[in-house]
Amino acid sequence: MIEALVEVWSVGSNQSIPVRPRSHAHLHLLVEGWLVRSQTLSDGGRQITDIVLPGDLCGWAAAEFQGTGEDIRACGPTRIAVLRKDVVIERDLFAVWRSWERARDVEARILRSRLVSLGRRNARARTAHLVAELYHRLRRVGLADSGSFRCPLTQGQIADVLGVSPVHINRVLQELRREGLIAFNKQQVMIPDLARLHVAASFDEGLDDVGVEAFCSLI
Amino acid sequence: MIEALVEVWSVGSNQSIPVRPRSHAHLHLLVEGWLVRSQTLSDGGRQITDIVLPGDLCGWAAAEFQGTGEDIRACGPTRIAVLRKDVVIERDLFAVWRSWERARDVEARILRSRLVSLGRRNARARTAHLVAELYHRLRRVGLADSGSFRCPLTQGQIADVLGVSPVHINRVLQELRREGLIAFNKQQVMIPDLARLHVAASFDEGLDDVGVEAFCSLI
DNA sequence: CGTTAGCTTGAGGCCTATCAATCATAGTGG
DNA sequence: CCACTATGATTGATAGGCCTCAAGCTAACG
Repeated sequence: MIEALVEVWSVGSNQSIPVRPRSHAHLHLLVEGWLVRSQTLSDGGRQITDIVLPGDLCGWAAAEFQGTGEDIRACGPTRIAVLRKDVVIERDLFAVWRSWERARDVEARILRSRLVSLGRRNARARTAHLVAELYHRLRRVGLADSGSFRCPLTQGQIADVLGVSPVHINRVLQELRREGLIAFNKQQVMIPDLARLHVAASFDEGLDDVGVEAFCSLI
Repeated sequence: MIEALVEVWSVGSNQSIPVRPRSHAHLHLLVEGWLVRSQTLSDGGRQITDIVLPGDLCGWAAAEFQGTGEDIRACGPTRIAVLRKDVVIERDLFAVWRSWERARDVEARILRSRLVSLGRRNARARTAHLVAELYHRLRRVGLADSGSFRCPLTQGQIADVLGVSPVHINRVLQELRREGLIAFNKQQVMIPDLARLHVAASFDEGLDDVGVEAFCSLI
């Protein structure tokens, strides 16, 4: 692992990840904190397309998001390990490489899953689905226990993920709390009854519980 | 090219692509016709997540869509070339392999682009954006000329792509025609003024005009 | 202690869904 | 050749989910 490691970035809260030359030659392993990747339209609307969690492996083509309204930003203090792609391929880091290949499949599955949410679920089900997704992904890397996890997203950011207004997200969260499905308070999410949450979200475990290989062991 | 070719499927109109054993070991090149990949929810709602156009390269993990509401279906008569992944890698088909790698990036870009649409655009802009996307993708493979192309999708399918009801898509299409932005009649789409369509769609050419390498030359 | 970011609440209105019916077109079989 | 059927497109009416604007609230922070 060490031989491929170029450096470790420490990114402050709410800071944007700078695009660097040669970043297309690197893989990035999120060690700590969350990242959101978003796209801003000309009319000011913003849509978050990816939520990167600890243990996630991702590659950013440098030219891909320059001056096009794309942005990758940290939610809270974050550490990112930068790995050289070529070394990962050549050395005995085959496991990492295969995990990278797999990560792209997982990425596509999450994107499709969220596409279904935005297209066919109302705000309540979308919110429930997002929380369920985050819970399952975090559990795989040991960051969610007994129906509870820490979520650094603001309500405004959740709105930008789900394609609704911040005002409406606020009301939906209150409704879900009244129903005893989700309690979201001070960056802490609690799920009293996962099965009921799945029902509210039409969460399909076979389809939506995407398999992310845990890479915390490598960190 | 020939040595990697396993077979060519001819799929009839509105037929589902059957999942076969070992299909994860194959790449699929759409030679003729369109494909839609959709996901059906437990409540009956359907969301189309991918539109596969001639020249597109795609791989389908077999187990990925079994009994989970996923479906890949032909819109009209279709021919699909099946290639062996391993042969593609080993032989001098490196160009194909790189194109496959690239196709996955393109796929992710399209998914994100559509996510932005569903999250942050109204039905009118979504429709305009979809038409612009299809036009640019088809033009790369020589299937769109002078602001016009053939589109085998029904209004119902367009609705399932854009996450709106068929009734509403019908009204939006009429509105766009009245505005002189899109004329859609008998599977033929005409774009009188591409620049105005881009404005209506907040289409960002740098971001949304995804680069798909044309593979028609290989067919 | 003023400032700021984020959360909360209310009111009004638009966009879009839903239900229901009609129309157009093509294919089918008697 | 003509019902008969099926699929898709069209139109109208009603309802509801969600947005927008606007204001007040809270907590953290320099």
